[in-house]
Amino acid sequence: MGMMDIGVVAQRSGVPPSTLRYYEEIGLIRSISRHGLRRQFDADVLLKLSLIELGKTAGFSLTEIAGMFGKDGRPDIPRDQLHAKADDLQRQMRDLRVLRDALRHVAECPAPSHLECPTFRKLLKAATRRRVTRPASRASGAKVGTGFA
Amino acid sequence: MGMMDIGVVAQRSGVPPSTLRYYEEIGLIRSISRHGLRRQFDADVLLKLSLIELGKTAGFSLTEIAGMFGKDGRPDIPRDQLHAKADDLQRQMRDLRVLRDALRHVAECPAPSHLECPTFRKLLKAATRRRVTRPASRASGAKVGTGFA
DNA sequence: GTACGACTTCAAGTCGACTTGAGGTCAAGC
DNA sequence: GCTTGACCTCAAGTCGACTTGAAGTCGTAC
Repeated sequence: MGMMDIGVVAQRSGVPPSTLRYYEEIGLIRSISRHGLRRQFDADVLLKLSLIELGKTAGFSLTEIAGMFGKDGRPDIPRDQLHAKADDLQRQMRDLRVLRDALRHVAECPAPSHLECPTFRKLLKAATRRRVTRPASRASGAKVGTGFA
Repeated sequence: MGMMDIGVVAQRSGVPPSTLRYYEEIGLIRSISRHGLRRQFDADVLLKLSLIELGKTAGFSLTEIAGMFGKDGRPDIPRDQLHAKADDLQRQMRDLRVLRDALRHVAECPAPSHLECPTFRKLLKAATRRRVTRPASRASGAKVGTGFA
């Protein structure tokens, strides 16, 4: 069925072949066979790639992403950790909301320096109390995992 | 008034001195004077730093952040670009929501491989149509800006 | 008045995530 | 049956964002 040449995958996903090779090298995705030398991918790789993109925009490292939807689509990490990550995302969404508001404020407020505008300061202050600071992954070399879905 | 030693800033903000020096080097923050050799910062730097943290979790590069709240707190970039960034954030929040739901689903759904679970696929498919792919900044060397607030 | 500890500079190193380049292979079209 | 172009491998390079290390400078406490 869905056997796609790497070039096709690249074109459809927008992810360059070099990156696809890199992702395969670190175990994030897997090519299913070869046609001559050319890697062939299952159509599912496209879904996997959007998952990866999603994870990246959320600020996760490739290593973390690999963990979340690890070998054969089942996560490497326990339920509660997954929920914890989901909670992280929730918090991050709140930060994003603050930043969005700050940006809109900056675009509209005529104050000379925004750090002096009380509205702006209040905006930030609200975001400032309750700083949690994400642990920042840890996990040195490449070779992220082995399998996938 | 609020003159703080770099060590105090580091301790209160959670940002290490080396990073503060780095930020100053690239023009993201500015020390106001010296006490002997030691940098002294205005208390406002703390607010600036939370702004930077916020921007970072939102996935902006330091260069972009410098642009948004540029020299002396006034943005370097025009209103409509700021609004465009705000719209980016809006989109990103949507992505985050999808990822959060995906994570929660993965944590609960008993399906053997999630890429085969129709619910999961539907979740992703929804996020997949309408891929916009952020331009990814561009701006090589260090030396981000000059002033700040 | 000297020891200490926290700062200083500057160059170099690290880490993640890729990209680039040289040199090679191969299937398809002519 | 040969050319072509898209792929291949592997090593090295790049970029952003810091961190680390060596060697030095200060103000404060004793």
